[in-house]
Amino acid sequence: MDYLGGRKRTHYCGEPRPAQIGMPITVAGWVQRRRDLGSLIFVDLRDRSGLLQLAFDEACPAELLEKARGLRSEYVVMATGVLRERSAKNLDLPTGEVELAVSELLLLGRSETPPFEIIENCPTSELIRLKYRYLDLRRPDLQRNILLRHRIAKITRDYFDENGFIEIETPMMIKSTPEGARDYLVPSRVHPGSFYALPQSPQMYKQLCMVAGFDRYIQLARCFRDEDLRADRQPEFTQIDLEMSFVELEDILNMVEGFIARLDSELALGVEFPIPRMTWRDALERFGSDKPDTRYAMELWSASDLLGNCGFSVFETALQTGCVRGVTAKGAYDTLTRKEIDKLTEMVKGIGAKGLAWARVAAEGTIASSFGKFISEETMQAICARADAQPGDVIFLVADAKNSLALSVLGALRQALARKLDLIPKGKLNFLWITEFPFFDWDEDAQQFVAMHHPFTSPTDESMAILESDKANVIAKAADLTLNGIEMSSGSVRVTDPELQQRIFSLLGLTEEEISAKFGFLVDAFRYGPPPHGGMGLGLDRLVMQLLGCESLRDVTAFPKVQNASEPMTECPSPVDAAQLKELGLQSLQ
RNA sequence: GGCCCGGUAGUUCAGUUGGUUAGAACGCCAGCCUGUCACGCUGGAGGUCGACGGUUCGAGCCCGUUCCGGGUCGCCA
Repeated sequence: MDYLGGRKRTHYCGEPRPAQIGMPITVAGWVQRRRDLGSLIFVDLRDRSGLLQLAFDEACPAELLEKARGLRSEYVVMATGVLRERSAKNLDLPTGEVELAVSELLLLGRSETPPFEIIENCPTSELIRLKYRYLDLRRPDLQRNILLRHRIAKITRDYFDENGFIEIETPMMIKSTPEGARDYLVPSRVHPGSFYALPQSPQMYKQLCMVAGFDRYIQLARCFRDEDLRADRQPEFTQIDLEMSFVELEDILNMVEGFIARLDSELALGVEFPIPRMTWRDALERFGSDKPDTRYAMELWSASDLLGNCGFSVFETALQTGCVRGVTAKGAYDTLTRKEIDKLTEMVKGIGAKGLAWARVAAEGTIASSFGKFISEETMQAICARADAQPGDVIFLVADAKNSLALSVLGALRQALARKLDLIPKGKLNFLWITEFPFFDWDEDAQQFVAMHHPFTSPTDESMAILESDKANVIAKAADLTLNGIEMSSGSVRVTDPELQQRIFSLLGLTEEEISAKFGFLVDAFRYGPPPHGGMGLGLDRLVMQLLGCESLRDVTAFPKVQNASEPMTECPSPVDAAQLKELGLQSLQ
């Protein structure tokens, strides 16, 4: 093994071009591949910038040639020599017109044969790659993703700094407030039996920063939620967290939209501005989702008004309190065979639908359906007219006594159809603001109204009068930003009036004790001159994932967790020593 | 916690109706090779078929349990 001995790298591997031919150059990196032709050896050297071919030939001393022959994949070397033009060029490589005629080679690190090749689009299973994440991260795709993530973080800090925001670090060890997601808990040694929680978001601290007069706050905040994982959900994630004083919802949306515009111009994303807006109610009725993917149309329609006395009891029963709605799969006749429709039926039943009514319109116009025999010919024609069903189309209807269930089922069906029919255009970035969120959400299990956003969200000025009398129609000063059908951001104007806050707490059924135990410090703080304020949190990981077109957060997170919330590389979480537990007063866990 | 899919060489996979010594490609090791760039040629090593149990004369294959991974529902104010 050699030592640097004062030698310095002069270039990254991906940099040399014909302009530098004749220059002495020193590069350092990992051996991508060795091609040994006998008395002529080529080595592709890789660093984060790309590849450079090192050449060893008859001009080299025998020892140098032997040293090059001993190189293996992923050995770490530093090579010095003169850059020269290649006699055989490789135009697939940015550095393919030049090569380094090596005169000195330092072996700086050996490597065992890696468990998988360090190449783009590596076919190796994710579990093995995650066990050797430090090798996985050497691959060009992940290097690119992590680099873009850095750029986005940099742009974020620049943009908000230029707009007067101050980056403030809020604590990672905080009070547990079992609202919403499950907390990760950290036992206290000094206070046996007491626990810190890791923050699900810095929500209350950033509001206290407003009370403190910092006026505009930003943080790339690490957040933790002890809930089950998904492709777009990790137990720890990063949020672009911001809060502003003396603003209304519109100001917050504009600030965030300006941020998206900045990303768009710096990264050439091709986003359309202004970002379209849609009310929550429209989103649900037209797309069956509060985060609709608007990259394709296929809007839902209602057949409720056509089926009042249709004679089919399934529809009529549903209509007593609910609805019958549908979606049309244009030109899907050949794709959606009976077998495929059966699969879709299973899918919708899995998410709570009672069933799935369908009709297939053949090329010659004849209709085969699951419900035609129960209704009149005219009614069927009316449905087809409503559905805009042409020959070659397939329509689906969902009837349910609960409006919201019929809508969410159709929303899921719409997505499944779009994937199956390949309707989702690649490379498109459809941002969408969802506005006019309801303030309350009806909790079936608890049989009571709960805060849809969080209990510090302000109702709109117009809603104040109906706060107690008409909860279902109270609108919040809240909005979400969605991107391609994924929730990207959520924000609101907060309640700062103690009287209003008390009203909301009591509407949510929170007792005096609960309030003071959970957020007494915030309520206290609001007694001392809280400025009107509001803010948002944007999921940085999800944003990077969508901008790169990745399928999973694991592709944009340096060291992610797998589905059971463990990390294959370090094998955490792991048991701890009895002595550690004892110190924490947790012997009973052994 | 529910449902669906998967686990065979270092890696990606094949493996017929349950039947001799479980195969291929890439990678790895050795030798040869002066313009390669997925170098080429020759030879070689490499297997707890995720684990345990059962059925059987015989299990990679069938049955049960379990572990691990992926997706999803619940859950995620």
